[in-house]
Amino acid sequence: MKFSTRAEYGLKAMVNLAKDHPAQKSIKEISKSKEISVKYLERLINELRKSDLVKSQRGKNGGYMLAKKPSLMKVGEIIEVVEGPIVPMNCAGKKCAMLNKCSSQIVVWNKVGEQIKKTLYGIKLSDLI
Amino acid sequence: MKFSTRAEYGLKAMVNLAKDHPAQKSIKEISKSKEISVKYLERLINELRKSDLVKSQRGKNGGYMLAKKPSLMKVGEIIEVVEGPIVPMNCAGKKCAMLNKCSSQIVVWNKVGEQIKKTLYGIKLSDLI
DNA sequence: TCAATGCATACTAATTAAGTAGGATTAAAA
DNA sequence: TTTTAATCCTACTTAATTAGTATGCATTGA
Repeated sequence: MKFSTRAEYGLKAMVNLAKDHPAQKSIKEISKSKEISVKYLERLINELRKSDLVKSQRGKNGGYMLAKKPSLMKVGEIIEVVEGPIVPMNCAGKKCAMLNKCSSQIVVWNKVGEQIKKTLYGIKLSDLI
Repeated sequence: MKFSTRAEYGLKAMVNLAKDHPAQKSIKEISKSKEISVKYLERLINELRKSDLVKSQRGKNGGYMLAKKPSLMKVGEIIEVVEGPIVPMNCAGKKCAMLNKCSSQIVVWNKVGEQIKKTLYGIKLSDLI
C-alpha cells in the first residue's frame, strides 16, 4: 500500500515549478540536484502536460510552467495523472469471485478510497511551498 | 496505490472465519471455492496466527479459529499483518534528497497515512459479516 | 500406524515499476 | 540558413515486488 516514486517525483517537480510560478523552467533546472534521471522526469512531466497541468514551450530556451496558479491545483489531481486513478483495490475480474461474495469488503475499499481522495484533493499545491 | 491481493485474501479469510465464529475450520473449508491457491492462503493465515489474530489446532481434524471476537477485531490490524505497516510512501533513503528538501511533501504522505489508518481501524470485522 | 491436517522453507513465474537509449521535432539564436 | 538547445516520441532493458508452486517435516486423532 504505497504510492510509487512517480507520485513523489511528479509532486516534487510541481512544487518546484510552483515556487517560481509563473516562470518557465527546463527539465534540467527542475531536476538540478541530479538525484533522478532527467529522462524519466521528462516523461513524467510530459504526462502532466498532456493532462493540462503544465504548459510547455518547445525549441531553444523552451521549458515548462504551471498551467494554472498553485492555489488552484490540487495534490490529488497531480497524483492521479502520474499514478492513475486512486482506487485501493481493483474489485473487477476473476479473483473477486473467490470464497464468498466480496460485497462486504467493497465497503472497506470504497471507504478508504474516498478518504484518500478527500485528503489529497483537500491539499492545494500552494500549501506545499 | 493499491492494496495487494494479500489484503484481499487475508480479509476474506477472516470474514469467512468470523461468520462461523467460534467454530474451527480447515484451510480447505476456508478456501472452498478454489479461486485461490490453498497453499498461498495457508501461508497468509499462518502470518495471522503468528500475530495472534487466529488460533490453530494442528493434527487431524485441526484447523483455525479467530483468536478473539469479530467485534474486537479491526480491519486495520488484519491488513497490517498481511501487508505490512500502512505508510503510503517510504520517505527514507537516498531518493529523498532529490530536488529540494521534501519536508513539504511529508505533510501529504503523513496526512494520507493517518486517514487510511483511521478508516481501517474504524471498521470492525463484525461490520463485514 | 495411518491419514489428515498445520508448519516451514525454498524455489519459480508473472507482473509492475523504474530506468535507459536514440532519435525526431521545434524554435530561438548565431 | 545553420547551429544549438530544448521538448517530444517510442521502444527497449533492468530491477523489484508480488503471486504462486513444490517439497517435506511435525502434530494429532482415529
